[in-house]
Amino acid sequence: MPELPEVETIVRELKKELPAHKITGIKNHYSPIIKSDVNLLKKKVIGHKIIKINRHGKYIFLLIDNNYTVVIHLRMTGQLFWAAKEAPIDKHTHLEFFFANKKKKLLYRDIRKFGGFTLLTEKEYTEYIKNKKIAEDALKISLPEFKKNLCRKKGVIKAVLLDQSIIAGLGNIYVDEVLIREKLSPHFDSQKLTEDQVSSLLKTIKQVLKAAILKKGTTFSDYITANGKKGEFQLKLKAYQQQGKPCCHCGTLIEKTKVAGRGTHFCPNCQK
DNA sequence: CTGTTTACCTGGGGGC
DNA sequence: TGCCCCCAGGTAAACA
Repeated sequence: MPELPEVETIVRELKKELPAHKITGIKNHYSPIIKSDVNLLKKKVIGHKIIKINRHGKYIFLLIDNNYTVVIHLRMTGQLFWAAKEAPIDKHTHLEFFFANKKKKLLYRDIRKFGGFTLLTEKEYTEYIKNKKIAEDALKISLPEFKKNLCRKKGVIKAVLLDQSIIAGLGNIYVDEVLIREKLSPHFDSQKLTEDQVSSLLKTIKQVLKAAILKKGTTFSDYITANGKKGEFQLKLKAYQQQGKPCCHCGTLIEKTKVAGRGTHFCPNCQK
């Protein structure tokens, strides 16, 4: 499940070689992946270069040299990676991008087809994040802003941290990893956090995300980097998918339950 | 307006 | 071997 560290890893790798080459062609094999008019997107992208690549939360923005932007969201099983130009594709590969003077093509593969590409004008791009009510990115958000956003929403902390309008970039894996490190129960009432707890929570969020980026993300099932490699943060997980294993802090067995409709992994002793 | 549920999809695993 | 059902979880839309 691509969350902030996985998307950041892909963006960092794309930045290395994507902007240098003009896009010469796009093949689409499953149109619903493109949320905008397919022909318009092709028209605005083919023959142009990507001049900048941005990430906000789990969204990727490709800024084109004609002031248009392509926004990409990988959702659950989306993959964006390089392959040899002549390599055969499988039934889950929905888009192929070809480039001038490049022996590789960029593929979009997505088993569950939840992800998507959207073409935005310059004006739509500046409004996009605001319209979707997406908060500041988890790596950039300040403590005062995080506090302010937390005040807006009541509920169990697990659900609040998954809400992209409170903090952008966390998903199910990293919320569980943050909560076990903070020794906070996923059921904890977010309105009852003290000032010190909120401050510590934000510090841990940033620290866990940065540590995961250094390991190129967590590969549990589908995620791969743009260079086709698996992440390595799954070796550092303390809670997610660790049910039945001893808590690294107290030895109590990690349990799995459901909170806010999500599979939730926690230490019943540390996170009361 | 708020919180909850469902839809979007496919593959994998358990039960029988 | 195969069929059925449930589960995985990010987001939008429908719902209560």
